[in-house]
Amino acid sequence: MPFVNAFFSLRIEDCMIRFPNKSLNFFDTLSCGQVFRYEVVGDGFFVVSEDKLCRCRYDGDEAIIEGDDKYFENYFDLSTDYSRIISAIQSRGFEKSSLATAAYSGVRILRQSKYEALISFIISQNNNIPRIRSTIEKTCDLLGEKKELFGREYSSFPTVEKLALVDEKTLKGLGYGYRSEYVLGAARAICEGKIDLERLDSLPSDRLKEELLSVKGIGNKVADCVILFGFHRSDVFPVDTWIEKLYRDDFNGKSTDRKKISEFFVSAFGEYSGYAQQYLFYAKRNGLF
DNA sequence: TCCCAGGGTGTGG
DNA sequence: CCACACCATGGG
Repeated sequence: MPFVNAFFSLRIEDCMIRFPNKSLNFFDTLSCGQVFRYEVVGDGFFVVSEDKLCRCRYDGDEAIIEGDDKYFENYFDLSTDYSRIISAIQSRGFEKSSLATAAYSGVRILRQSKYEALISFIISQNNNIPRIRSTIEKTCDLLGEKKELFGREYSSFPTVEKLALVDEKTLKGLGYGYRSEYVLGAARAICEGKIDLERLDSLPSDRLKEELLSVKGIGNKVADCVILFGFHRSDVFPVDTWIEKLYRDDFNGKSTDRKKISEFFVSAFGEYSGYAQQYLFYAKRNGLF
């Protein structure tokens, strides 16, 4: 018997999730910069997270996700009502965030693996998205496990044990550049238990951030991204070059101090900061305004 | 060729 | 506390 969640019109049956497509835009959700392991194929999408793959497509007014339904129902955050979040952001009265949420109302914040998000966003520093994706994909192909689903071959994200055992030269060969020592150090810290990501989940965000900042190669922005995308907490506002431009161009901002810019937006959007950041980041990078 | 990319660390003032 | 050099690498 299919499971039916009446309020959200969520239906799960035989490894297939059906969901109203108006509240889930695959393209925007995947390409807005929060995640790197996905590919657009024809009119569908393949997404890989940890050791799992799903296939996404539309069927009329329904969004369809095929794969491990329990895993991907959580991954796509399907039990959260985003219309409430969008209303809250729009009620703050800033023109650009209202425009961004209206244009990209199908963006959802994925519930990603903490470890995978941490490694991925260390790689992201001072880097561009196509290169980040390519570097991560090469890492998975070299160190992950080969798998296949729906006739598509893919590689799982490497275990932390496997990653901690490689040397810097190997990572540099994959395009890490100077980030190789950061990623190795982080993987080894997790492996040795110096950083226990699941245990850190019990800490409030400010204490969690302190712990993340103790890892060499994780600064303010990367820590905020890990907290938002890995720990799924929205009381942070990551500031990168695009947000800095946005702050200056669209919010009459003067400061170039990224910590102050982040504080400005957190005081504006409060517990919805992370969501607001993602809509604004995507809109700015897309040239919406 | 130069600039930029979902920045961070280390050093000198 | 602040400013700034430096860090690899490839896409545009």
